[in-house]
Amino acid sequence: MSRGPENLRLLPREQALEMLEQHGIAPTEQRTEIARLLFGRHQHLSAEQILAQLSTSSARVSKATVYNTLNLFAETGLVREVVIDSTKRFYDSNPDPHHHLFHTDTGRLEDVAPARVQIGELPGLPASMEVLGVDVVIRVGPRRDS
Amino acid sequence: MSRGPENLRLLPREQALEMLEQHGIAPTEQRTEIARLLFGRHQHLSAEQILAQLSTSSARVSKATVYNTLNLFAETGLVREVVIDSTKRFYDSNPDPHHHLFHTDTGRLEDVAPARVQIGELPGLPASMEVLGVDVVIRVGPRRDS
DNA sequence: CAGGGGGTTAGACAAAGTCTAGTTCCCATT
DNA sequence: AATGGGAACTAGACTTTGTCTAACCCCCTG
Repeated sequence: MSRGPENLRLLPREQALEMLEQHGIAPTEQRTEIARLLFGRHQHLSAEQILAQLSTSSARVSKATVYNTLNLFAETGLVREVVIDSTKRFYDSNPDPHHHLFHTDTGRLEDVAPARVQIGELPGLPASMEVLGVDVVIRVGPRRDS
Repeated sequence: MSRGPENLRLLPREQALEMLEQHGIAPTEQRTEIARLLFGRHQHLSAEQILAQLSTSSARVSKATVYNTLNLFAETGLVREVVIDSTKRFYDSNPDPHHHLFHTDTGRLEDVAPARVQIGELPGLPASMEVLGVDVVIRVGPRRDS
Protein backbone atom coordinates (compact mmCIF):
# COMPACT_ATOMS: atom_id res chain seq x y z
CA MET A 1 0.00 0.00 0.00
CA SER A 2 2.88 2.39 0.61
CA ARG A 3 4.48 4.06 -2.34
CA GLY A 4 7.79 5.77 -2.84
CA PRO A 5 8.40 9.48 -2.43
CA GLU A 6 7.17 9.81 -6.01
CA ASN A 7 9.10 12.93 -6.93
CA LEU A 8 8.58 15.03 -3.88
CA ARG A 9 8.29 18.74 -4.34
CA LEU A 10 8.10 21.48 -1.78
CA LEU A 11 6.28 24.73 -2.21
CA PRO A 12 8.63 27.71 -1.82
CA ARG A 13 8.52 28.90 1.76
CA GLU A 14 7.36 32.33 0.72
CA GLN A 15 4.24 31.03 -0.99
CA ALA A 16 3.42 28.80 1.95
CA LEU A 17 3.61 31.76 4.31
CA GLU A 18 1.31 33.69 2.04
CA MET A 19 -1.28 30.92 2.05
CA LEU A 20 -1.25 30.70 5.81
CA GLU A 21 -1.64 34.42 6.16
CA GLN A 22 -4.57 34.55 3.74
CA HIS A 23 -6.39 32.08 5.95
CA GLY A 24 -5.55 33.81 9.19
CA ILE A 25 -3.28 31.04 10.43
CA ALA A 26 -0.26 31.97 12.52
CA PRO A 27 2.76 30.86 10.52
CA THR A 28 4.75 28.61 12.77
CA GLU A 29 7.68 26.57 11.56
CA GLN A 30 5.77 23.28 11.68
CA ARG A 31 2.71 24.63 9.91
CA THR A 32 4.88 26.11 7.22
CA GLU A 33 6.66 22.82 6.63
CA ILE A 34 3.42 20.90 6.44
CA ALA A 35 2.00 23.44 3.99
CA ARG A 36 5.12 23.30 1.83
CA LEU A 37 4.87 19.54 1.62
CA LEU A 38 1.13 19.34 1.08
CA PHE A 39 0.89 22.15 -1.47
CA GLY A 40 4.03 21.27 -3.37
CA ARG A 41 1.71 19.65 -5.90
CA HIS A 42 -1.89 18.65 -6.33
CA GLN A 43 -2.13 15.47 -4.34
CA HIS A 44 -3.96 13.48 -1.73
CA LEU A 45 -1.96 12.71 1.37
CA SER A 46 -2.93 11.04 4.60
CA ALA A 47 -1.77 12.28 7.99
CA GLU A 48 0.32 9.15 8.19
CA GLN A 49 2.12 9.94 4.93
CA ILE A 50 2.79 13.50 5.95
CA LEU A 51 4.14 12.37 9.27
CA ALA A 52 6.40 9.83 7.62
CA GLN A 53 7.62 12.28 5.03
CA LEU A 54 8.41 14.97 7.57
CA SER A 55 10.19 12.67 9.95
CA THR A 56 12.69 11.73 7.25
CA SER A 57 13.31 15.35 6.33
CA SER A 58 15.13 17.90 8.38
CA ALA A 59 11.99 19.13 10.08
CA ARG A 60 10.87 17.32 13.19
CA VAL A 61 7.15 17.37 13.83
CA SER A 62 5.15 15.34 16.32
CA LYS A 63 2.13 13.28 15.50
CA ALA A 64 -0.16 15.52 17.53
CA THR A 65 0.99 18.58 15.62
CA VAL A 66 0.41 16.96 12.26
CA TYR A 67 -3.14 16.08 13.24
CA ASN A 68 -3.77 19.45 14.85
CA THR A 69 -2.43 21.27 11.84
CA LEU A 70 -4.37 19.27 9.29
CA ASN A 71 -7.56 19.76 11.27
CA LEU A 72 -6.80 23.46 11.46
CA PHE A 73 -6.17 23.64 7.74
CA ALA A 74 -9.40 21.79 7.07
CA GLU A 75 -11.45 24.03 9.37
CA THR A 76 -10.21 27.16 7.70
CA GLY A 77 -10.77 25.76 4.25
CA LEU A 78 -7.13 25.64 3.31
CA VAL A 79 -7.35 21.95 2.49
CA ARG A 80 -10.23 19.66 1.79
CA GLU A 81 -10.65 16.57 3.87
CA VAL A 82 -11.72 13.57 1.83
CA VAL A 83 -13.01 10.46 3.52
CA ILE A 84 -13.24 7.29 1.50
CA ASP A 85 -12.17 4.30 3.40
CA SER A 86 -13.28 4.78 6.96
CA THR A 87 -9.81 3.86 8.07
CA LYS A 88 -8.18 6.74 6.27
CA ARG A 89 -8.63 10.43 5.65
CA PHE A 90 -6.95 12.15 2.79
CA TYR A 91 -6.12 15.80 2.60
CA ASP A 92 -6.57 17.23 -0.85
CA SER A 93 -4.31 20.08 -1.87
CA ASN A 94 -6.36 20.94 -4.94
CA PRO A 95 -8.39 24.01 -3.93
CA ASP A 96 -10.66 24.00 -6.97
CA PRO A 97 -14.06 22.32 -6.75
CA HIS A 98 -13.86 18.82 -8.10
CA HIS A 99 -14.77 15.25 -7.30
CA HIS A 100 -12.93 12.01 -6.76
CA LEU A 101 -12.31 8.67 -8.31
CA PHE A 102 -11.15 6.03 -5.89
CA HIS A 103 -9.29 2.94 -7.07
CA THR A 104 -10.26 0.20 -4.67
CA ASP A 105 -7.44 -2.04 -5.82
CA THR A 106 -4.58 0.41 -5.35
CA GLY A 107 -6.06 2.77 -2.78
CA ARG A 108 -5.23 5.67 -5.07
CA LEU A 109 -7.42 8.72 -5.28
CA GLU A 110 -7.80 10.69 -8.49
CA ASP A 111 -9.43 14.00 -9.32
CA VAL A 112 -12.47 14.24 -11.55
CA ALA A 113 -13.56 17.42 -13.29
CA PRO A 114 -16.64 18.88 -11.60
CA ALA A 115 -18.43 19.39 -14.91
CA ARG A 116 -19.24 15.70 -15.01
CA VAL A 117 -21.45 15.88 -11.98
CA GLN A 118 -24.51 18.07 -11.70
CA ILE A 119 -26.17 18.67 -8.38
CA GLY A 120 -29.73 19.94 -8.41
CA GLU A 121 -31.36 22.21 -5.87
CA LEU A 122 -32.08 20.94 -2.41
CA PRO A 123 -35.55 22.02 -1.37
CA GLY A 124 -36.61 21.54 2.18
CA LEU A 125 -33.40 22.70 3.70
CA PRO A 126 -34.17 25.10 6.58
CA ALA A 127 -32.88 28.62 6.16
CA SER A 128 -30.75 28.13 9.25
CA MET A 129 -28.82 25.42 7.47
CA GLU A 130 -26.30 25.73 4.73
CA VAL A 131 -24.55 23.32 2.43
CA LEU A 132 -21.00 22.95 3.63
CA GLY A 133 -19.85 20.82 0.76
CA VAL A 134 -20.71 18.14 -1.71
CA ASP A 135 -18.47 15.15 -1.91
CA VAL A 136 -18.73 12.79 -4.81
CA VAL A 137 -16.64 9.67 -4.74
CA ILE A 138 -16.75 7.25 -7.63
CA ARG A 139 -15.35 3.91 -6.61
CA VAL A 140 -13.80 1.84 -9.36
CA GLY A 141 -12.05 -1.49 -9.31
CA PRO A 142 -11.00 -4.41 -11.48
CA ARG A 143 -13.92 -5.96 -13.35
CA ARG A 144 -15.12 -9.04 -11.58
CA ASP A 145 -17.43 -10.54 -14.18
CA SER A 146 -19.82 -12.23 -11.80
CA MET B 1 -24.48 11.38 19.79
CA SER B 2 -26.47 8.29 20.73
CA ARG B 3 -30.17 8.35 20.23
CA GLY B 4 -32.97 6.29 21.70
CA PRO B 5 -34.39 3.16 20.12
CA GLU B 6 -36.58 5.44 18.00
CA ASN B 7 -39.44 3.05 17.46
CA LEU B 8 -37.63 -0.11 16.64
CA ARG B 9 -39.14 -2.41 14.10
CA LEU B 10 -38.16 -5.88 13.09
CA LEU B 11 -38.67 -7.38 9.70
CA PRO B 12 -40.76 -10.57 9.85
CA ARG B 13 -38.46 -13.55 10.06
CA GLU B 14 -39.86 -15.02 6.91
CA GLN B 15 -38.91 -12.01 4.80
CA ALA B 16 -35.43 -11.88 6.30
CA LEU B 17 -34.86 -15.50 5.38
CA GLU B 18 -36.00 -14.80 1.86
CA MET B 19 -33.54 -11.91 1.51
CA LEU B 20 -30.66 -14.04 2.71
CA GLU B 21 -31.55 -16.82 0.37
CA GLN B 22 -31.77 -14.50 -2.63
CA HIS B 23 -28.22 -13.42 -1.98
CA GLY B 24 -26.88 -16.89 -1.40
CA ILE B 25 -26.21 -16.39 2.27
CA ALA B 26 -26.64 -19.31 4.62
CA PRO B 27 -29.42 -18.32 7.02
CA THR B 28 -28.06 -18.71 10.49
CA GLU B 29 -29.83 -17.48 13.58
CA GLN B 30 -27.50 -14.48 14.05
CA ARG B 31 -27.60 -13.40 10.44
CA THR B 32 -31.34 -13.58 10.46
CA GLU B 33 -31.58 -11.44 13.58
CA ILE B 34 -29.20 -8.83 12.15
CA ALA B 35 -31.17 -8.74 8.92
CA ARG B 36 -34.46 -8.38 10.78
CA LEU B 37 -33.12 -5.44 12.70
CA LEU B 38 -31.38 -3.73 9.82
CA PHE B 39 -34.16 -4.16 7.28
CA GLY B 40 -37.00 -3.43 9.66
CA ARG B 41 -37.02 0.05 8.15
CA HIS B 42 -34.98 2.24 5.87
CA GLN B 43 -32.20 3.43 8.09
CA HIS B 44 -28.50 3.92 8.58
CA LEU B 45 -27.01 1.93 11.40
CA SER B 46 -23.45 1.51 12.54
CA ALA B 47 -22.02 -1.81 13.65
CA GLU B 48 -21.88 -0.36 17.13
CA GLN B 49 -25.59 0.45 17.15
CA ILE B 50 -26.51 -2.98 15.86
CA LEU B 51 -24.37 -4.62 18.47
CA ALA B 52 -25.91 -2.51 21.22
CA GLN B 53 -29.42 -3.17 20.01
CA LEU B 54 -28.94 -6.91 19.75
CA SER B 55 -27.30 -7.28 23.10
CA THR B 56 -30.35 -5.79 24.82
CA SER B 57 -32.72 -8.07 22.95
CA SER B 58 -33.14 -11.76 23.40
CA ALA B 59 -30.59 -12.64 20.75
CA ARG B 60 -26.99 -12.85 21.83
CA VAL B 61 -24.48 -11.99 19.15
CA SER B 62 -20.77 -11.36 19.48
CA LYS B 63 -18.93 -8.36 18.14
CA ALA B 64 -16.99 -10.47 15.67
CA THR B 65 -20.18 -11.91 14.25
CA VAL B 66 -21.77 -8.51 13.81
CA TYR B 67 -18.74 -7.30 11.86
CA ASN B 68 -18.43 -10.51 9.88
CA THR B 69 -22.09 -10.45 9.00
CA LEU B 70 -22.16 -6.80 7.97
CA ASN B 71 -19.10 -7.29 5.80
CA LEU B 72 -20.73 -10.35 4.28
CA PHE B 73 -23.93 -8.43 3.60
CA ALA B 74 -21.96 -5.61 2.02
CA GLU B 75 -19.94 -7.93 -0.20
CA THR B 76 -23.02 -9.62 -1.55
CA GLY B 77 -24.76 -6.33 -2.12
CA LEU B 78 -27.45 -6.89 0.45
CA VAL B 79 -26.59 -3.63 2.21
CA ARG B 80 -24.68 -0.59 1.18
CA GLU B 81 -21.77 0.58 3.25
CA VAL B 82 -21.67 4.35 3.60
CA VAL B 83 -18.66 6.18 4.95
CA ILE B 84 -19.04 9.79 5.95
CA ASP B 85 -17.59 10.40 9.30
CA SER B 86 -14.23 8.77 9.10
CA THR B 87 -14.72 7.31 12.54
CA LYS B 88 -17.81 5.36 11.63
CA ARG B 89 -19.27 3.21 8.91
CA PHE B 90 -22.96 3.15 8.37
CA TYR B 91 -24.91 0.35 6.77
CA ASP B 92 -27.76 1.54 4.63
CA SER B 93 -30.79 -0.68 4.43
CA ASN B 94 -32.30 1.21 1.51
CA PRO B 95 -31.55 -0.94 -1.55
CA ASP B 96 -32.59 1.68 -4.11
CA PRO B 97 -29.96 3.93 -5.65
CA HIS B 98 -29.87 7.24 -3.82
CA HIS B 99 -27.52 9.72 -2.24
CA HIS B 100 -27.00 11.14 1.21
CA LEU B 101 -27.37 14.30 3.18
CA PHE B 102 -25.21 14.44 6.26
CA HIS B 103 -26.03 16.75 9.15
CA THR B 104 -22.70 17.72 10.61
CA ASP B 105 -24.29 19.04 13.78
CA THR B 106 -26.32 15.98 14.70
CA GLY B 107 -24.44 13.27 12.88
CA ARG B 108 -27.66 12.19 11.23
CA LEU B 109 -27.70 10.80 7.73
CA GLU B 110 -30.63 11.35 5.42
CA ASP B 111 -31.53 9.97 2.00
CA VAL B 112 -31.68 12.15 -1.08
CA ALA B 113 -33.49 11.20 -4.25
CA PRO B 114 -31.03 10.24 -6.97
CA ALA B 115 -32.75 12.41 -9.55
CA ARG B 116 -31.11 15.48 -8.03
CA VAL B 117 -27.67 14.35 -9.00
CA GLN B 118 -26.53 13.69 -12.53
CA ILE B 119 -23.31 11.87 -13.19
CA GLY B 120 -21.84 12.14 -16.67
CA GLU B 121 -19.82 9.55 -18.49
CA LEU B 122 -16.34 8.72 -17.29
CA PRO B 123 -14.04 8.51 -20.27
CA GLY B 124 -10.58 7.16 -19.82
CA LEU B 125 -11.58 4.28 -17.63
CA PRO B 126 -9.81 1.13 -18.85
CA ALA B 127 -12.07 -1.67 -20.01
CA SER B 128 -10.66 -3.85 -17.25
CA MET B 129 -12.12 -1.51 -14.68
CA GLU B 130 -15.69 -1.05 -13.66
CA VAL B 131 -17.55 1.46 -11.54
CA LEU B 132 -18.39 -0.19 -8.26
CA GLY B 133 -20.45 2.63 -6.94
CA VAL B 134 -20.98 6.34 -6.76
CA ASP B 135 -21.33 7.94 -3.39
CA VAL B 136 -22.62 11.45 -3.13
CA VAL B 137 -22.64 13.04 0.28
CA ILE B 138 -23.98 16.53 0.77
CA ARG B 139 -22.78 17.91 4.06
CA VAL B 140 -25.02 20.48 5.68
CA GLY B 141 -24.75 22.26 8.98
CA PRO B 142 -25.94 25.32 10.87
CA ARG B 143 -25.26 28.54 9.01
CA ARG B 144 -22.16 30.20 10.36
CA ASP B 145 -22.40 33.61 8.72
CA SER B 146 -18.74 34.23 8.46
C1' DC C 1 -19.89 -42.91 16.35
C1' DA C 2 -15.88 -40.38 14.15
C1' DG C 3 -14.52 -36.74 11.26
C1' DG C 4 -15.02 -32.28 9.07
C1' DG C 5 -16.53 -27.78 8.02
C1' DG C 6 -18.96 -23.66 8.56
C1' DG C 7 -20.36 -20.49 12.04
C1' DT C 8 -19.93 -18.30 16.55
C1' DT C 9 -17.56 -16.63 20.53
C1' DA C 10 -14.44 -14.08 23.85
C1' DG C 11 -10.78 -11.77 24.11
C1' DA C 12 -6.31 -10.28 22.34
C1' DC C 13 -4.66 -7.30 19.03
C1' DA C 14 -3.93 -3.39 15.55
C1' DA C 15 -4.50 1.11 13.46
C1' DA C 16 -5.92 5.80 13.45
C1' DG C 17 -6.68 9.62 15.82
C1' DT C 18 -7.37 12.36 20.35
C1' DC C 19 -6.05 13.98 24.84
C1' DT C 20 -3.04 15.54 28.54
C1' DA C 21 0.62 17.36 31.08
C1' DG C 22 4.72 19.44 30.72
C1' DT C 23 7.91 22.39 28.01
C1' DT C 24 9.44 25.91 24.84
C1' DC C 25 9.21 30.02 22.52
C1' DC C 26 7.81 34.57 21.60
C1' DC C 27 6.47 38.94 22.81
C1' DA C 28 4.79 42.71 25.62
C1' DT C 29 5.40 45.09 29.83
C1' DT C 30 8.09 46.76 33.31
C1' DA D 1 17.46 42.70 31.13
C1' DA D 2 13.85 40.29 33.96
C1' DT D 3 9.01 38.76 34.26
C1' DG D 4 4.67 36.95 33.01
C1' DG D 5 1.31 35.07 29.82
C1' DG D 6 -0.34 32.79 25.95
C1' DA D 7 0.02 30.05 21.93
C1' DA D 8 2.16 26.13 20.00
C1' DC D 9 4.74 21.85 20.30
C1' DT D 10 6.00 17.32 22.12
C1' DA D 11 5.95 12.44 23.89
C1' DG D 12 3.37 9.23 25.21
C1' DA D 13 -0.86 7.44 27.22
C1' DC D 14 -5.36 6.61 25.92
C1' DT D 15 -9.76 5.70 23.15
C1' DT D 16 -12.29 3.94 19.53
C1' DT D 17 -13.29 1.09 15.69
C1' DG D 18 -12.56 -2.86 13.56
C1' DT D 19 -9.77 -7.38 12.71
C1' DC D 20 -7.62 -11.70 14.08
C1' DT D 21 -7.07 -16.03 16.56
C1' DA D 22 -7.94 -20.10 18.90
C1' DA D 23 -11.32 -22.76 20.90
C1' DC D 24 -15.82 -24.44 20.64
C1' DC D 25 -20.39 -25.91 18.92
C1' DC D 26 -23.44 -27.95 15.95
C1' DC D 27 -24.90 -30.37 12.17
C1' DC D 28 -24.09 -33.42 8.43
C1' DT D 29 -22.08 -37.33 6.26
C1' DG D 30 -19.88 -41.67 5.99
